[in-house]
Formats: sequence, C-alpha cells, structure tokens
Amino acid sequence: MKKKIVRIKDIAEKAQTSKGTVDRVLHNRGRVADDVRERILKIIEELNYEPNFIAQSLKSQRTFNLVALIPDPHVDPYWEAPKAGLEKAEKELRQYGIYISQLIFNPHEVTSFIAKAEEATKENPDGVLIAPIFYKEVLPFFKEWATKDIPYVLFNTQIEHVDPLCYIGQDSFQSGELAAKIICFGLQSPGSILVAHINEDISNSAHLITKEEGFRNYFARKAEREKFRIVTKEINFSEGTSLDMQLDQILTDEPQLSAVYVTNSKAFEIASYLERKGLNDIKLVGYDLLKPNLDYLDKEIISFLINQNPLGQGYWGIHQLANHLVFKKEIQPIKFLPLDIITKENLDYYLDPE
Amino acid sequence: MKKKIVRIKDIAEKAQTSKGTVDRVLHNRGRVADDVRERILKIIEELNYEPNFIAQSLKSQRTFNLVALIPDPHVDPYWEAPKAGLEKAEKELRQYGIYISQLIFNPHEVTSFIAKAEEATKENPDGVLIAPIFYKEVLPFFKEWATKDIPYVLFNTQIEHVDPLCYIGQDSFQSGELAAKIICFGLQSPGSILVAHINEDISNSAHLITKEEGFRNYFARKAEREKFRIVTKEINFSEGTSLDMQLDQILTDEPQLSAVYVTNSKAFEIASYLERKGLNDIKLVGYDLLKPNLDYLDKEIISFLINQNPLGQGYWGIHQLANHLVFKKEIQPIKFLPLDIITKENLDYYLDPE
DNA sequence: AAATTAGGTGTGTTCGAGCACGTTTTGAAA
DNA sequence: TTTCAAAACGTGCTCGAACACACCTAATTT
Repeated sequence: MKKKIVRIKDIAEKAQTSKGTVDRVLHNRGRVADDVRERILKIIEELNYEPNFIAQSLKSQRTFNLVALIPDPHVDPYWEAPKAGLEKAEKELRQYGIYISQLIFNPHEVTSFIAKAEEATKENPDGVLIAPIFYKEVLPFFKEWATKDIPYVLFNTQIEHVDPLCYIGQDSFQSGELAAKIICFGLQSPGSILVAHINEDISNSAHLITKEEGFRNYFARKAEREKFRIVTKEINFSEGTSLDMQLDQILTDEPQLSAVYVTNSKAFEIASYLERKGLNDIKLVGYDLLKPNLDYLDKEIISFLINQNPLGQGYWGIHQLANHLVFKKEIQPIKFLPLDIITKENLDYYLDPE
Repeated sequence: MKKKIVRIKDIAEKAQTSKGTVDRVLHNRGRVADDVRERILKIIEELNYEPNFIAQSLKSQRTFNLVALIPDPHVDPYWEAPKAGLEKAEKELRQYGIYISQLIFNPHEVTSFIAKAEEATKENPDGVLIAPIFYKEVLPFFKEWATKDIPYVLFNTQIEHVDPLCYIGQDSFQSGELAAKIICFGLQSPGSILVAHINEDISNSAHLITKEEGFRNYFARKAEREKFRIVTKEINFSEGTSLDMQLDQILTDEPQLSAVYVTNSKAFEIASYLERKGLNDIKLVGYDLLKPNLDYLDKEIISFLINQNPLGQGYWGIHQLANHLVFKKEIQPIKFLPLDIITKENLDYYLDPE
C-alpha cells in the first residue's frame, strides 16, 4: 500500500556503485563508464525514481531574482490585481528562493516604460514578467533578454513572433465571441449593437481589435447580421468632447440601440450614462471587476462582466517562471485563463480567490 | 534587498544559547529556564522567524494516510471528476507524505456506503474526505471520527450541525438564483418555466431543494411572478413511464413553456427530448460538464451549464486536509467554489484546469 | 556524606540531494 | 617496469529542522 520513496542511495546500491556516480548520471556530468551509465539508467527507469524536490530545494539554497514590469496601478486601477497576484505568488514561493523586484512604469508614457525596462535589464534577473503594452518599444528588450538567456513571461497582451517562456492571458478572439453569445442570448428583437473602445489608443492595442473581430465573427457565423446592426466607435473624452455628447450623437444615429459591448474595463463610463438617461433596456457587457464596474453590476445596469482574471495573470506568470527555474518543469507556451462570466449572483466567488 | 532567511541557529546565537534550547521553546517542550525562554521568544518575534517547512518536511518524513469516500463513477459519471481531482492533489502532495486510499461506494445502496464507511474508520486514517450523500447514515460516523480526532472534509453536499474541518462545494441557494438570472436575461416575453428534478431521490437531496428555493427567490424578488409561471416536476424514468411521456404531459399542461432549469447533471435528458421534438426556442440551463451535456451545449440546445467544479472539489478537499495536517494552516470552515457559467464559447478553459 | 533525581542545556545524527574533493583504476608514454 | 595524467568512482560535508541523547548542576532523598 505505502510506496517507498526511491532515493539516489537505493539506486546506487542496486547498481552496486555509489551515490556520487548515480548523481553524475542524473545530471549528465560525464566521467562515468558507459556500461555503468547504462545500468544505472535502466535501474532509474525500473524504480521510476523521482527526485525529492524537497531535499533538492533545501540543498540548493539558490535564490532567483525575478523582475516584474507592470503599469502603475495608480494610473489605471486595473493593474492592482496583477500586482496583488504576483505578490501572492511571491509569498508562496519565497520558501523556494524566489524574490521579485517590481518595476512600475506609467502606461501612458513610453519613456517611462523604456527607462524601467533598461533598469530591469541592468539587474540581470533570472526571469522577467512583463505586460508588454508598448509593442514596438518592447521588441529590442526581448532580443536582449534572449541573448542573455533570461526567460520572460508575457501577460495581458499577446505578441506574435517573439519567443517568450510563455504567454498568460486570455484568448481575445474567443473573448469577443463569448461577449457576442451573451448579448445574443439576451436580445430577441432586432436592433443595433455598439462596440465601444473607450479611452484607448487603438493603434497600440491589438487585443481590442481581436476582441471586436471575435464579436463580429459570432454574428457573421450566425448570419444574423441583417437582424443586428453592429457599429464600432472609439470614444475618447480625456481631451475635447465629453462622453455624454458623443453618446448622445450615437443614440441619435442609432435610435434602435439595444446593446453595448465595451472592449476594455471602462464599461462603467457607459453605465453611468445609461443610468443618468434612464436607458434601462440597453444591455451592457464589459470587462473586469473594478469597483465602479461592480457598482453598476450590482444595480444590474451592467448585465455581465467578463473576468480577465488579472490577479491570476500575475500569479500564474510568476508561477510559470518558478516552474521553469526552480522545478524544471516543461512550460506550455500559452496558458489561456478561463473566460469567466460574472454577474451579480456569482460575483462573490471571484473576488478574492483562495 | 535580499532578505536573509532566519534559522534556528541564528536565534540561538543571538540569544547566546544553543539550537536545542530554541527548539524546545518553539515546540513548547518545556525544560527551559523562564528567563531564557522569554529572551528567546523576544528574539523570535524580533527577527520574525518563520520555520522553513522545506527542511521541516524533509526531516519529519511523517506520512499521512487519508481516506476518500466517494460514490462509484461507474454508476454516476459525475463522480469521475472529484476522483480525478483528488488524484491530482495526491500526486502533488505525495512529496509531503500524503497517501490516499479510495473507498468507492454505490450511491444507490445505503449498505454499500455503511460498509465502506466502517472500513474507513478501521483504517484509522489521519483524515477523511467524504461526499456525504446519505444524510442520516453518515451522522454516527461523524461522531466516531470526532471522538477519534480524525478531521473530515465534506464536499458536494453541505450538512448542518456537524463539525467538519471544512465544507467544499457550492452555495446551492445562490446557484439557483444564478440560474434564474440567466434564464431571466434570456426571456423577454412571458411564459412558464419548468424546474426539473431528474432521477433523484428528493427526500435525500436537500441541496436540490435549496437550489429550487434560490431559483424561486430570484423571481419572487423581481416581482415578475405574474410574468413567469414556475412549475416544479420530479421526473423519474428508471421505472414506469418514459421520459417522453412525462414531458409530453408537461407540455400539454404548459403550452407556453419557454425555459427549463434542471437542478442536477441530467440536463442532457431534456435536451435529447427537445432536439427530437424540434423545440428550439425553449431555453435550457443545467449543471456539470458531462460528455452528453457538452454535446448538447455544442449544438446550443443547452444554453448554459453551471459548473460545480467537481474536480476542484476533490482537489481542494485533499488540499485542505493537507493544509491542516502538513502545513498547520488555519482552515476556513467553508470553501465555496465559484459558480462558473459555461457556454460553448468558454467551455475549453474549464475542461482540464491547470 | 553519598546517591539519586529533576531541571536545564548542548551535541550529534538524520532526512535526500548536490557537489567538492579525495581516492582508485586504467592506459599510454617514458 | 616505472611514471603520470586522465578517467572513473567513492566519501563526506552541507542545507534547516527535529529529536534523541549526553552532559552538567543543584536540590532532594537515603
């Protein structure tokens, strides 16, 4: 019933040699006669030896200094969650010698990002976790880290044609499809649907475009395009025209508006407008469990939120690095996190996991 | 930047004593002069020493034999997932000396359950994970385990007025409310809604009743009762009348039927009927990612499934026992798992977690 | 006064893996 | 045959915590 743990010593005894030799075989350190190596390998196979990583990590005492490059949560509160996630992971993994230094940059200033990325490189870390929101600017750093053999994990924003240890985040296309499905389920009568990109520099946000593609693809596949008219708007109100004016205009153009899909975490802006104007029948779907979003979810002005699990992104990002560095596990190049559908009724269970 | 790990030896040196003495203080083993004890405690506080559990568990070599009492997956495939979950946990925790013996009982035979529960008791395990689907019969065992100081974790079915280490599962009431919310979102026009308990002994399944209460509560709160007529039916077709006959009857009584809520994992039975009869407009919501359910989810005959995360129940159940026994962590008496809303579009991410 | 006991305290070994270093063997050159 | 380096292999210490055991001292019993 109780399986005995197989130790290096056991292998050595069975192979009539010493643990030093077995150790050399295990770590390919050479200096072992071929016949002995063969014999030992066979026995390892036989007993299916698995290294005791408790003993391993006790011994190795090695510390790993990781760097996390994330946008400033004070500028955009969305980033609080990934930060919390990586801190949670750090706490769990400190035992295994994982240390993280956080480098926080301003998501609206490229120079700030570059400065921090340079700082990260200078630290010569054992691994990097990064939210690569500046596409063009991050590429040279990826190159440099690659030559220095520093593994880096991407999260939040997927970037093609680079070679990270892995990407953690959501499948944006699928995410758009999911939003479409939900809205479609809630709409019986025809009408128009607004896809809103709010306060976002679209040219630098490929994932928002991908979401929209997924969204439109759903309706295209359903061949219900005739029934629903889908219009896209970029809404920016930091400078110039106000939100209300822009939305007023949209409603004038689309009097039949029956649903709004907000592609980032700013659904509360639309919700505020709908509440003030008393437009209770317009379905609203957005992203992320930010405080203002949750308020409107509770009032049922926002119908559903899709959770990107930003905490999980930070948490798993660090864990993937640890799995690679400490536990030498094989890492899948992509880890898609679930597309959680959140409504007032199941919200609680997603708020602070674990 | 790098925090040094504080060891027992460090404390000993600072207190001008030996690690043996510090050890006695740490474990309250007595035989330490009062002044020395005070001094050591203060230093422990100061350096905020945290035991290195890697070294701890390497040394202690203690093994923990757990027992898992679960229904036979061959009788009801629902139980495959918890089984897989606890096996996953076992794999992760074997390093820490956790062993599990599975005792599988027939969920339709009380005697089988009692026999296995007795067997479990005889093994004198260090902890028990149990799906207590037989309410009355399980109570004496809880009592016995309590006197023997064997911690037990409940999952799937919550039982009041007993004192488990913790309960893992869902909030059934909330689960019912969630289902109501989804259905309500999808229905604009009036009609009647069927709550179906399929092939289940209701008298012994309190959680199904609770789900229905939550479901009805949602509509009651909304005061939309006038708009929607909610009817409950127990549908059993293992003996006597067939499923089709019973559903035909229901449809005759309720020609306006616009949605069905199945309280357990048997939604596919209704789906099969709806498909055969070509009733595409009836919304169907049920539970659990069983193969037949998934097929109908893919065909969009089932609109949404609520995931009880049965794999997670097994997984976390074992982990809670380990947290208690091995890591001496404080355990929350209830761990509600998220009420995941699953549809065709986000299904993939819930299928094999991790 | 000698013997015993209880109260304190320090030392040394163990867990399994990793690695430095020391030792033996081998084969080829002197 | 002797010499010597490279190859092959074994020994022993280390990581931090746990615990058995040995040790010392002072108080109590005979």
